[in-house]
This record gives sequence, structure tokens and C-alpha cells, in this order.
Amino acid sequence: MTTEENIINAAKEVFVRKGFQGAKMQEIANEAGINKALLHYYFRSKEKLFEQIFSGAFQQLIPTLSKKLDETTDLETFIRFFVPFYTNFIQKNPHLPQFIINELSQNPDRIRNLAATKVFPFPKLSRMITQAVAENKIRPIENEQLIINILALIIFPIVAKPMIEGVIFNQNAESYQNFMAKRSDEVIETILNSIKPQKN
Amino acid sequence: MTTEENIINAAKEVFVRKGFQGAKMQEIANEAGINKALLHYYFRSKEKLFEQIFSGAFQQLIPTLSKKLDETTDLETFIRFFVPFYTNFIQKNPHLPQFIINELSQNPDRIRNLAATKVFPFPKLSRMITQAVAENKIRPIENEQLIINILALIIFPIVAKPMIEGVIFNQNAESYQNFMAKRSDEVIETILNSIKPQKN
DNA sequence: GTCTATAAGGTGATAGAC
DNA sequence: GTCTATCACCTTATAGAC
Repeated sequence: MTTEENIINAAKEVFVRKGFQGAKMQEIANEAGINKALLHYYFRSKEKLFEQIFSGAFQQLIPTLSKKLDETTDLETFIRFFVPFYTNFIQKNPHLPQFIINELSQNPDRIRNLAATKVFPFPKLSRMITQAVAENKIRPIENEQLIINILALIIFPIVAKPMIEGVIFNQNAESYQNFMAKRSDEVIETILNSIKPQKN
Repeated sequence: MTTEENIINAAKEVFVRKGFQGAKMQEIANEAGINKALLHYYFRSKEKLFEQIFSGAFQQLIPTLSKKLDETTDLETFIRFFVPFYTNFIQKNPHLPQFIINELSQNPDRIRNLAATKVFPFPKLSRMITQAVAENKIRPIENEQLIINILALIIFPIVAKPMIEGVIFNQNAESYQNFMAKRSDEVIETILNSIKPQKN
């Protein structure tokens, strides 16, 4: 592993754990097993380092999703694919959504350009929902409400992990893991039930 | 308004906007229209000031909820009360959940004692759900899954506001407000639909 | 490329005048 | 109670030897 890759991995870890302000160059250097000066040798400043890390974070995610959306026409099929797929991605990058939310609310300009199109392929899914409603396959619901419902059910339990472990599971990490193992199926069932067409 | 109240209001604002690390005593002083020294005169340290702020944040919330839970036996009735009530509280304190989540994941010890019992009256609601399942009033679902579903649908759109405004609504603040105005009803409908007993 | 040393500026906290 | 001035420390960034 090159020094540069080494730094990137260390920085990703620290940035995402501490946020931009909380992350210290010294801590990144320690984590990478080098010294501060070398950080500035490879990446002129903390800002530059940050941008490099962040712009790469979502690059694995969006192409896959867009492709799947192009191949799929049925909303239920897409949801059954999307929920475990996105859950899995976020479980592998558990601090990422919280990090994005934090940075967007503290310094929107820093990552707005980066985040705008890379977080979620919104328009395609939106059209799919509109169509499903028009065809009476699901109950009437606004695109945005349904999309936020899905994202909320997936993302919240991961972002709020420390809160949930503390308040709901009394600091019991095993209970939380147990809970998360069943989460994906539960979200699918919750979503599909919630949009079933109403009986007349 | 006394200087002390002044400081508390300013500090609440800044802490919740920037997190513990990001909040600077100078910024709090500016926001309060005084100087740094006076902060330390009233509250010995940044830590002390922080504790004072935080421990007061939830004190209005929990008593009301507990009382309502004692008065209510029907789950649907409670949900119809709880969703708009909690939504309203969080809209008035929009940065609070994000703040708690952040601080819990960055320095759990700092607020664990404060947060543990004050965020949510979990056990009472849990028993109510167990009973509703046993009586076939709702489909089989684990208490924790349902409670997290409810909290997720309420809290996420507020915590993730900057992300949603950016990605879903193209920086259009009015669209977001419009979305939030309908949110409470939508959450109730989503939740109640999602737990309807299954047909045989 | 990698290091040590240090500059330049910020941050929490205190001393002391009024 | 409120202020100015200042201390001690920390953080980013750079200079310069190897």
C-alpha cells in the first residue's frame, strides 16, 4: 500500500468519525503511521485532503443504482432490491450519512457540489412511483414522501445507532446487532404494506 | 432578560449548530453580545456550560409523553397523538436529535447519563405494542422495529433537512416546507397502514 | 519522500482594573 | 458584573536538513 493510499484510508476513517472540525491532522498522521508534514506534502491542506476523500465516497454506489433503475420497471421489484442493497452499503459505511448530514448543515458550500448528484438517483425513482400511483398499483402518495419514508427507515437506525443502543437496548450491543439483522426484511414489509392500494 | 439567560440562549444556539467541538466560546460570546471572560464568570468552563444547556433540553418533553401513555390504552390512539406531538417538538428544536446523535457517537460519556432516560419513554410504549400484537389488533411486529419505524419517519426528514433540500428539492426551501406541512399526516397513514393485521 | 523544528494564528481559561 | 490584557496550549502549515 502506497503512502498516499495509506493517508486516504486513515483520513477517511478520522474525518468520518470526527467530522471536519473534529478531525485533527495529527490524528490522521498517527492513524497512517506517518507525521503531519507528510500530509501537507501529499495534500496541500486539510481542505484539499477532505475533498479528495469525500468525492470518492459515493462513486461505487450510484452507477449500480442507476443501472438497476434502468433495468427495472416494477416498483415493488425495485424496492425489494433497493432496501437490502442500500442497507448493506450504509452498514459498510455507517458514518457516511451522518457525516454528510453534519457537513451539509454546518458548511453547506463545502460539499454541496459533491453531494448533489451522487447521493441518490432521485428523478428515475420518482417517475416510477408516479406511474405506480397512476396505475393504481399503490395507494396515492407523493413521490417525495415515499422516497423519504424508504430512506428514513433504512438510514435512521444506522445513523442513530448510539442513541438506539443506549435508549432502546440498554447499552447491549448484541441486541442491536440482532435488531439490525432483521431490519432489512422488516423495512421491506413495512414499506410494501404502507403503500398497498386501499380497499373501497 | 438577564445575562445568564442570554448566555444560555446563545450557547444553545451555537452548541446545537456546531456540536461541542465546533462551538467556540468566542462565537457564543458574540451571539450573546458579551465577551468571553463573562462566559467563564457565569459557567466555569465550556464543559459546565454544555451540561447546563443539555440537561434542560428534554425536560419539557418526557413528562407530557409519560402522562399521555398512562392515560391511553389504545395503540392507534397513541400514535395519532404522538406523531404530530413529537414532530412539532422536533421542528421547534430541529438540531437537537442530530446533536444528540453526534455527541453520543463522538463522546458517549459526556451525555449518556443525561440522555438515557430523557429522550423517550420506551418501556410503556413497548408494552402497549406487545399487547396490540397479542390481541391481533396489528400484524406481528417486534416492539423495537415498530418504535424505530415511528421515530425514523418523524426524525429523519428533520435531521436530514439540508440533504433533502439539496438532493430532492434542488435547494428550494419552499418545496421542503410544503413537504413538511403534510408530513405528520403522511407518517400516521404510513404507520397505521404498515401494521394493519394481515388478511388470511 | 520523509523527517524535525518552528512559525503563525486560534482557543479555553485566568488575572486584575473598574 | 463586566471589561481588557494576557497566558498556556493546541492546530495548521511551512522551512529546511537528510
